[in-house]
Amino acid sequence: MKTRGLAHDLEQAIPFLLARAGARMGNAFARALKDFDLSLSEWRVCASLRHAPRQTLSELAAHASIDLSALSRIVDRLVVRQLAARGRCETDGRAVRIALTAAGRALTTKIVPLARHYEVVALEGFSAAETKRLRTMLRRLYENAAPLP
Amino acid sequence: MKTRGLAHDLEQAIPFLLARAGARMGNAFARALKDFDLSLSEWRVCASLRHAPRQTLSELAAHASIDLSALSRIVDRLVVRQLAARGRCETDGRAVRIALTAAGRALTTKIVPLARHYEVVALEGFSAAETKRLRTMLRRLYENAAPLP
DNA sequence: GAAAAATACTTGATTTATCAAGCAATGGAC
DNA sequence: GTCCATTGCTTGATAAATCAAGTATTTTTC
Repeated sequence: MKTRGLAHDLEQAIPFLLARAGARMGNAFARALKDFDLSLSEWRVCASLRHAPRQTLSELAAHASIDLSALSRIVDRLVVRQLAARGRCETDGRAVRIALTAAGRALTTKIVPLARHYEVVALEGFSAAETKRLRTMLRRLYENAAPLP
Repeated sequence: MKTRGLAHDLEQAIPFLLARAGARMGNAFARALKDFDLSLSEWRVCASLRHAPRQTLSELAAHASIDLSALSRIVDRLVVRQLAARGRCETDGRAVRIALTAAGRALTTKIVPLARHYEVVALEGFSAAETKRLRTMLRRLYENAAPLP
């Protein structure tokens, strides 16, 4: 007799295991980012902008998976620190284009190896094939959960 | 020539993909929990207590992966709502044992199918073997990231 | 081309999480 | 047994995420 439906062990549930692993990895890296006075979200914004410069706020929100209103304030802070700059969009007066300054780009480039290190440590014991499978699965989960809201 | 070290695409990074999928799944379920006036953390506490009754706060914090101080306040609220109760530990005067009330247990049991549903939807297209591999990988990531702090 | 709807972003307000300090009870050293 | 360090939890203060409304520009509709 299967009693799994009754049990529902939290610690077997994928959403929980996902959140738990994500939180631990995120928190660990966030602590390391404190040396650069950056939050995890700020880092993500920088990383995304470094890879695709001059995004609008909406694009950035989608790419970095950050809420628009939160992002607006994150950019505020990056601008104050002169790591990023706001510029009006040429074709759409409502939109704002965000870009890294030279300082922002330099800082981001400096942190990349650290980010990579944290990823490598977390993936210790994973083969390249496994990592690839994991990446694919995480994308599928993300897609599957899209229509839920 | 491999330029991956230079690129560092955020959207390829495991920590990001993990956080992104986790956030979407978590937020979706959190919205559903609003009908029961429960937060995601509160739900996790209930689910953990249902599976392993009468845990101390520390045990609960470890099992549900919630910070102690946050957990203390979460329990406050569950107690006010009479879903859980605090009781002194028999053997250790410092510790507190938390347990679900009958109402808490009933509410938790009522929500379990919903939690399962959200998990099933997210895992659409996953074979049982894949799900199992994913679970294992998420545990490994969690373990690997432990020494990082 | 004017009115209405939609989009892009910002800002204020509330909730939530995080960090640091504090108190109470226990266990160990002597 | 008495001190001291440790453990278990709570609480106050700060930072961050979230939700709701507001403004400005653009697009759509008629």
